[in-house]
Amino acid sequence: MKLVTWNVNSLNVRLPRLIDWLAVHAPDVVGLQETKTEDARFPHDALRQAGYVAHAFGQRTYNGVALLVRDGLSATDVVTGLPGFPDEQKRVIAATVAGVRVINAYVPNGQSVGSDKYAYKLAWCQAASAALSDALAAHRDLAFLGDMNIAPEPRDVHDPALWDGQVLFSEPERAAFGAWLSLGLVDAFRRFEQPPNTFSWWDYRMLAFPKNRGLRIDHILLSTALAERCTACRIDRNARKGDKPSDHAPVVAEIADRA
DNA sequence: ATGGCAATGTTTCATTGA
Repeated sequence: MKLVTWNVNSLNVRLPRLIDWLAVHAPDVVGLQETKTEDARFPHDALRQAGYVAHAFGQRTYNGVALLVRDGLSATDVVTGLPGFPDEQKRVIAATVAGVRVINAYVPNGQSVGSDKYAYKLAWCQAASAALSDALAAHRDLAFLGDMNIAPEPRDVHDPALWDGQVLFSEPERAAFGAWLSLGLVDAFRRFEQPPNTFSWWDYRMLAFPKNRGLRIDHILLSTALAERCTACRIDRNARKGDKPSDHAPVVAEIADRA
């Protein structure tokens, strides 16, 4: 099973690129973030023609998530939002596919340390911990993936000194990420040897991408049982190149079939 | 091996993102 997370920064704008990418990589399950698309306007037909059934939880302008499931697989027990955390912002959609509980999240950005949005981010992360704890108790095979808007370690930041204490890399955010790992989740990317300075997001401004001034903030976290079956995890930097890219690149994890 | 913000709607600027 090939699992993907990708913040597309507007599904409407990125749909042609997404469909091209799906044709090349043929993932089984894709978690999208920042679709910025109301469910009534979700491009189900185009994605179905590309071989995917979509489950969407969106809103206009901001946020919005979706799960794409390749033909031949099906999604059951679709749940939207974080249990116990009422929220107008549409940031979470979960489903079970081929026995794997997939929780796709667009974690709040936080704007700046100390802001109201930062407090909301930390509260959201705590609610996510509670939801993940329950989900891990119910599902041996679980993947928590998405745009987590947290760079967990200095090596996930192009210039840790510059980012020290800043939003996306502040200690409380990194502690929240660490709390998810403490529940028994494993960062799939770090299970494997990786090229140094591998990131998943680069600012559109100031030549950040060609200079590789990025952050690794998009993640695939796996339950220990699922992590043992994970055979590869990589970030597709190529998807950040060319005309009208998202500012995020997709993260791809390969899961071996159960022996 | 890449390109100097992008997307949206409140639209000709303001807001948000990260």
